[in-house]
Amino acid sequence: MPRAPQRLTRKPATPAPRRTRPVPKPEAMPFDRRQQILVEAARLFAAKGFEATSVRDIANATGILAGSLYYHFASKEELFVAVHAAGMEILIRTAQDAIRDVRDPWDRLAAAAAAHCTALLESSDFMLLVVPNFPKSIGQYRDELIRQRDEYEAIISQVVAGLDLPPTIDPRLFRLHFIGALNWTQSWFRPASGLTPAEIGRQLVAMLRPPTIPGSESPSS
Amino acid sequence: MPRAPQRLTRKPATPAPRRTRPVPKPEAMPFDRRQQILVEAARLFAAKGFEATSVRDIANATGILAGSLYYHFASKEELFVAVHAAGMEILIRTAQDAIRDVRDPWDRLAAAAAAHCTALLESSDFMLLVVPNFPKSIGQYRDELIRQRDEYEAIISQVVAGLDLPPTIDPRLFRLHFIGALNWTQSWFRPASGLTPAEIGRQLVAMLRPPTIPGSESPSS
DNA sequence: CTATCAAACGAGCGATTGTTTGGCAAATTT
DNA sequence: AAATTTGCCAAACAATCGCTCGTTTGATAG
Repeated sequence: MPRAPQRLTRKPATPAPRRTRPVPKPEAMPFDRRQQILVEAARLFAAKGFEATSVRDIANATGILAGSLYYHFASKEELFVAVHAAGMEILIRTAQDAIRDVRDPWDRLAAAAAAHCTALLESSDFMLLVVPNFPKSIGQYRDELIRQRDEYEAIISQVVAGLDLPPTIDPRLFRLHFIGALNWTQSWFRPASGLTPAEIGRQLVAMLRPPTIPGSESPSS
Repeated sequence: MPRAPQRLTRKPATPAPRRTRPVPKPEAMPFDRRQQILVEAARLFAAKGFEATSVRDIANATGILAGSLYYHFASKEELFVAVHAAGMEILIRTAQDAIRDVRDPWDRLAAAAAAHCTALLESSDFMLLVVPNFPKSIGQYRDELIRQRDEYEAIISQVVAGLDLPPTIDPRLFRLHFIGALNWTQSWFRPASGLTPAEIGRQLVAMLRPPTIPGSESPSS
């Protein structure tokens, strides 16, 4: 049951059946409403877009009323920024973990591509990349969003810089097209297609990687 | 004067007979209101997104009142579909023109890429590709939109099929990543960057094309 | 002159939008 | 036990949404 509006307030006058942990250990994430709102908002933003999703939709999916959202978030826009930040955090962490132990430049790129696709397609609700230049009404938070993206793209830039590209290829354009192809997967990927996200990412690198020349195999580290 | 709400109402000397009746003097292109609405709608959809653009915005930019839009278009959604169709038409025509006289398979791909980028970035208002899975509210028109896209992608499919790809590369994935990288350019391209759209497209093909082997230089078939 | 028609106006409909406010029970702190 | 904070409800708010509809204007055809 994906949608379970649990309204555990106001009602229990005296009865024993407690829905929550009787003693919510302060450490143990006492049924974090804020997180729950974030998840539902992400799902709806991804499914319908920012503008088409109303705060009542989000509240309803969470099991609370619209006005109650404003206890946790100052505005709908701030909620969007929070979802975006969570997504970028996943993306950055996944990518860094993936390339940490890989030495060969092209293998690093392949690892990064696989990680990018995996995060993008398996946590897709949080990956609001494809909201093109994001909702125009986002206004004041725009710079913050761009900063979050740049932080990730810097990682890819560094991996690309390690490649030994022919002089005819502009590394910047290489990175832009590389990330572009990966990001676009979100608009055509279907889980049932038999291809895993990681395979899709690695295949892209296979297209870009220069063919191994029979004469020279593994020249050096 | 970029935005000139020209309210020359009551004025249409030859009132653009969109539907029926008399012979529409084809000579003077009599200030087609429908076309004008289409252009303004495209600009606003591209700038702010479908949901964030109100019919009053569009009417205002055109120099008429909101209600008057409904003489030309049955609904806001139908207007969106019309803009999308116009964009796809541009894209299809541009691509077909570009590859018509090119024989070499990789050169054909380069020509298609250059054409795609040019159409995408220079008529960008009409290219509503990046509206992710388009507005969910589009509902009943969804199939029509998909059909319009598939018609274009079929052209690229045919060009890709002409390539002599290594057996490790799936042509379908090649096409998806290829189109993905091209479509994504819309989210980072800035006209002042010194790169032309055509160059950006050709550079992508340069990254994908296998390096010319010094020994064999003859273009077979 | 009269009838018809395209094209727009202008008012307003009901519904929905994001947000604010006041209050209240439960949980926590003092 | 008292005081305070937390988390939410319930109701409203002004603004805006897509859209409808009766009316009016100017042009053209018979």
